[in-house]
Amino acid sequence: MTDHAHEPATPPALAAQLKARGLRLTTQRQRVLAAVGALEHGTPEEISSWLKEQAGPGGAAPDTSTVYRNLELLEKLGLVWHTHLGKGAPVYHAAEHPHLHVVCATCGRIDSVDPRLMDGVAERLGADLGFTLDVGHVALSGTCRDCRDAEAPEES
Amino acid sequence: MTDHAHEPATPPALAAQLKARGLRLTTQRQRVLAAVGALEHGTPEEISSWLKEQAGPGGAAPDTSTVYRNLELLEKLGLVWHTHLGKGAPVYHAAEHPHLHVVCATCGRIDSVDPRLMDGVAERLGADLGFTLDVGHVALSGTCRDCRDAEAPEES
DNA sequence: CTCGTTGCAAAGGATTTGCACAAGT
DNA sequence: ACTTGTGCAAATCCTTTGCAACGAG
Repeated sequence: MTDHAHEPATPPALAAQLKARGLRLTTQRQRVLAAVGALEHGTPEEISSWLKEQAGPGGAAPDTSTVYRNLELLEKLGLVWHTHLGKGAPVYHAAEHPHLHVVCATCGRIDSVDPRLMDGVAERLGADLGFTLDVGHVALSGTCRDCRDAEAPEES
Repeated sequence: MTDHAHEPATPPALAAQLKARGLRLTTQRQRVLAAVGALEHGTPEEISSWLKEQAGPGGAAPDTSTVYRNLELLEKLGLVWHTHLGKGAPVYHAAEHPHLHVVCATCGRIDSVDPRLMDGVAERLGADLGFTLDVGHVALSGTCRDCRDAEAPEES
């Protein structure tokens, strides 16, 4: 039960997708995918440093460029998705937990919402435009209750 | 009726917002705002080069850094909004024509949709989370009909 | 006049790319 | 063995900043 004590279990989906395309299952790919899952909403940079922490002083972590390359690959494989939440960097999240991102443009707070909220919209877009909505990519921005209260003190 | 033949008419909103904050109405600000409106979906870089074209060989166009600074300002004033449509740079659009962006992740095509499509969702978020949805900021991504057909030839 | 603004140029940060070597199948 | 993937470093791309000169109110 301990082939490689520290390696994350490889999701069947990863191995399958890679094999299907004649690509290779590398330690780095497994780690990047694991990092995306662990961080929930991580930027490439955060993912990269998280991996370095995990590796520890002596351990080896994937190079930053490898992280970028694999993030792009994993997205192509449909295993992760990215969204732009603010100005800076995009955040990646695992595709296995479909959820809608609701981001406060003021404080940056992120809430996850049941994707079903968009079911009606998705149907409508499909019917009207033949457009297939990708709920995992959607980020809804606006102002959260706290920031709204703070910004509009004139209101009552 | 021809104060300055080539200058865009200054939207009352711009002058008003600026005055209210003790800021100044400059030619550059008017031009940047006009460019955002004219380009519909322009990146800062595109806006900048469009302005240079408009200015012609001899004319003066705002510096790139000025474009960035004013884009940020105009957004703060609520006159323009930006959205991230793909990887690279964000696109800006005028706030006067509220519309939802529907972007094909594959071909990059952008469609604009009536924001009312999201009314139900907005209400729901307001009621459940006290979240005020900013429809102008929303970008819905997915796959358009053409790309869908092209990518899934096995279907049917 | 007095400050907000601009232009220029240089600084910065985030991503990407070329290549020789290492690794998966 | 054959080919894909990785690390490293240099190259790019996008944006931001410092500062002296300029211009709107």
